[in-house]
Amino acid sequence: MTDTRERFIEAATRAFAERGFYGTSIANIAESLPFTKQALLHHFGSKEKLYAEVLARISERLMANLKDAGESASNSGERFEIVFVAILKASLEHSDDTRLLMRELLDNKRRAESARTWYLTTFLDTLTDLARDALGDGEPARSLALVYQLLGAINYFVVSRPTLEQMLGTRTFADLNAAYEQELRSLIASRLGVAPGH
Amino acid sequence: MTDTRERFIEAATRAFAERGFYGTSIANIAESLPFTKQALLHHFGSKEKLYAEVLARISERLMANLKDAGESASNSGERFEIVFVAILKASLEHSDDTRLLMRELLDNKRRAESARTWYLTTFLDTLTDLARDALGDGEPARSLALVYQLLGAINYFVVSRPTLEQMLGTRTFADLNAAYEQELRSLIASRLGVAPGH
DNA sequence: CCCTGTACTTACCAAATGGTAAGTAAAATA
DNA sequence: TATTTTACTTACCATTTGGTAAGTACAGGG
Repeated sequence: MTDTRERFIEAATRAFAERGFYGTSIANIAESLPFTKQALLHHFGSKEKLYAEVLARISERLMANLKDAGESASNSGERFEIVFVAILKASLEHSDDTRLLMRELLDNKRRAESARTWYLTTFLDTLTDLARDALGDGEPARSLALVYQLLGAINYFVVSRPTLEQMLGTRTFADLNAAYEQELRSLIASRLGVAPGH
Repeated sequence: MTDTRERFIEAATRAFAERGFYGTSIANIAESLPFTKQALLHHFGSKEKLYAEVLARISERLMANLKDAGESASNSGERFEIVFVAILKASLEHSDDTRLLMRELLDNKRRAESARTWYLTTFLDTLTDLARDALGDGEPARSLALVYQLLGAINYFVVSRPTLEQMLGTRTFADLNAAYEQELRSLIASRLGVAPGH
């Protein structure tokens, strides 16, 4: 049944996000399901191949999410803000994906094959184009820098949330969560020199 | 000789930053020096204790760096900008520290003892105070959100640099590097509603 | 009803891991 | 000079790791 594969991929995504590639054993993944690790190996061949499949699913979700956003905007600045708020929401919703991609970014230096970054390239190019339009600035390095700053503002926050919760306490943490989206809008809008969305 | 200890800590910092806690074996660390892993165990007792010591050194450097910055500023907005540019420079210079802290952030959910976050708390409090003054806004959640966005903009960039270099090519990557500090200044200054520093 | 493939399982296994035990040689201390 | 301590080393070791081999049970097709 192909459903078992799916369940393995889901469990693996959670495990790799939580403990990283080396911190996760395939036996560990299998134990969270009613299967042995050999069932896993039967379906995926090796730990690396399972990981690759997990990564492929994540990049699919990432691109699917990007494609939908920004349709309704009436101008480039508005579209820019809408897209990044959409990225924030998606990153929060799929926080496992966000954590895993952050780990991948850290490990990438070592296992840096270009194969792994193609989807990121597309993603970044799309955003950089939006930034160029919104900034009205032809300089690609500046657009890219802005994009990266906002991606950082989003992903770093999402990844830090468990730590922040324990550090700040439930109340302050809730306030921060509530404020973050609007504060991101303010940051974007002021950088573009326009008024932030609602 | 206490110098051996120091060399172990340095080598461990590099290794943990590069491959993470689980991706690094103590034998691996020792091999990069003319010692056996038992020499390492002799000095530190266990892998965990070595890691704790590495982390302690990093937080020392972090706080030392923060203390110096922002002295010369003539107003709260200027000070805010100066401090974050200083953090950018320090994070770039000590990129191993940055990478390792990012990993720690990701792992922290699991090995979350409050002991590990005390230094981050002090660090964040200091910055949030600066943000409150610079924003002229009493709302602590908004100040904290801004601080976190900027820390994200900085750390995510630093951590991504190896990937970005391979993704963008040497030329574009160089342009991005050159633009990043000024772009960070622009982001901060526009958010505060003032002109960016030089 | 046989045959082939699929979805698993139990048995193994070699390598690597963190760590202990028991030394040795030299330096510090008495 | 005798003794203790420090800074290591070589020998081990139990556990965990990713992975292979060789099955078993069953479903579908000829």
